[in-house]
Amino acid sequence: MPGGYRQFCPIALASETLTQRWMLLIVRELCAGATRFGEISRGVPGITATLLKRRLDTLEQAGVIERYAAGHTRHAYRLTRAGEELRPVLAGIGTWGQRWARDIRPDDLDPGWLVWAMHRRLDTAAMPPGRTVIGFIFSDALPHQRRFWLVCSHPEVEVCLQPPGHEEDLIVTTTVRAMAEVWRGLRPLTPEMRSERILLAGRLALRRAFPRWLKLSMFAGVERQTRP
Amino acid sequence: MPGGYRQFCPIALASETLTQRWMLLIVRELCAGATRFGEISRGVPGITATLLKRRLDTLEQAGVIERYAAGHTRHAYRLTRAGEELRPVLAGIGTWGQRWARDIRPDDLDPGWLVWAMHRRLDTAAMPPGRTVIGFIFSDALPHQRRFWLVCSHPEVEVCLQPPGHEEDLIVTTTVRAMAEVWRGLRPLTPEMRSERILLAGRLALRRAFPRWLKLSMFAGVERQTRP
DNA sequence: CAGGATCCGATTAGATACTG
DNA sequence: CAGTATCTAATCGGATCCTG
Repeated sequence: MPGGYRQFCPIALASETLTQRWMLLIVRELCAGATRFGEISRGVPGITATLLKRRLDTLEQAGVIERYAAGHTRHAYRLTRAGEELRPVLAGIGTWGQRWARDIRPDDLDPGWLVWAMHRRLDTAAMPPGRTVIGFIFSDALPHQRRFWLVCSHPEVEVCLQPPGHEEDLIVTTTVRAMAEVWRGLRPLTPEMRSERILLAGRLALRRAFPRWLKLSMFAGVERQTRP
Repeated sequence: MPGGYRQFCPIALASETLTQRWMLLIVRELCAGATRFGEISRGVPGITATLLKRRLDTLEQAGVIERYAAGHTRHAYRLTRAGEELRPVLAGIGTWGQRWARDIRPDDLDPGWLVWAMHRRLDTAAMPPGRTVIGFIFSDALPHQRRFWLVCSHPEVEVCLQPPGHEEDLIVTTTVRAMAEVWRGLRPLTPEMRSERILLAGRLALRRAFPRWLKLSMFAGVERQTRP
């Protein structure tokens, strides 16, 4: 009985595809706006290309996503109507996770993913006209994962693993955990800045504007519960 | 990376335990009111006792359920507050499954599970005082799965695989598929009865009352969609 | 960039038999 | 009834290398 449950219960039928490994994270990426294979892949680090392709095929067969041509020889993925209706399901799972899932472990603290998650929701409209470059320094990360840059235009935001060649307008020095906990909404940003656990360097106007650029996780407003 | 995703995203953290095989079906049973190991097991046919125990342990560790003493040397399971908050999540998944999941395949049509599902939601209050015995005959099932009996008191309902020793008050003759589709809300009951795809035998008053006893699936009211 | 083709290894599911 | 214990097989995930 590989995969299936042999039950006609709607929960069992939905589970057959949705609870396969990586599935929900892939759908999450599509909900977040990813369309290309590479984008999805970056949002789901850990999955191999082979497996990602298999999962995308399964999702397509299940009617959750569809492939479409994006330029000749290129293609992309988007949610179907059925897929769109997974948004509230994902929202429910995320809300539950925010409230009740286990605490963050050191292993979970991938700075690359954190930056990737932040870049997707940056409010470029609130930023100064022209280009703004934000540099991140994660003091607790491994050497090759210590520095990232967000090159923000309107409305594109690009993530760079190498110096982008433009001067930084703002440099954020912090730990992955501090930034992740703020992004999750587990701690408010302002006190972290005051205590310099998150340290900004750059022009005062930019430092003061930064909190408005940074849109936190969708679930940041959901209050975490503690198990008895 | 066995099991986990190494991501601090709430969806990923919740998925770590919730998307393990059988998990959602086990939680479904607990939501439906099962408390004892054997009850859960009957609602999730296919899972072995070994695996069910492992899953229950994992759920307990995750804070979703708790074990408690039920009589000496007996114990039982119940949802914690965190577990209770999975109800809306399950409801969302079931709703999605009702609308968009794949069609029922012959393999899914387990008559034993169908009867088990029906017995949980029978409205005994709407039934005549005293005991009512309903017999089911599934003409399309394998010989050893053709006949079932529901022995209904107030409010207990017992499922019997052997003749219970009391005369049947009502006998329902049908196919597993017809009954399952009605239970899922994919077809209304009355036309099935008129066309005798679901055939009742017994006193007229009971035959006419039967539709009121039978509470369908939680998702029967959700309209199924067809993929383009 | 977006995969395809293999290959290997570990986990895990499942069967079976047994127990307080 | 509510599990344990053990074993096996298979699946699945992941790595590696390759390609239009």
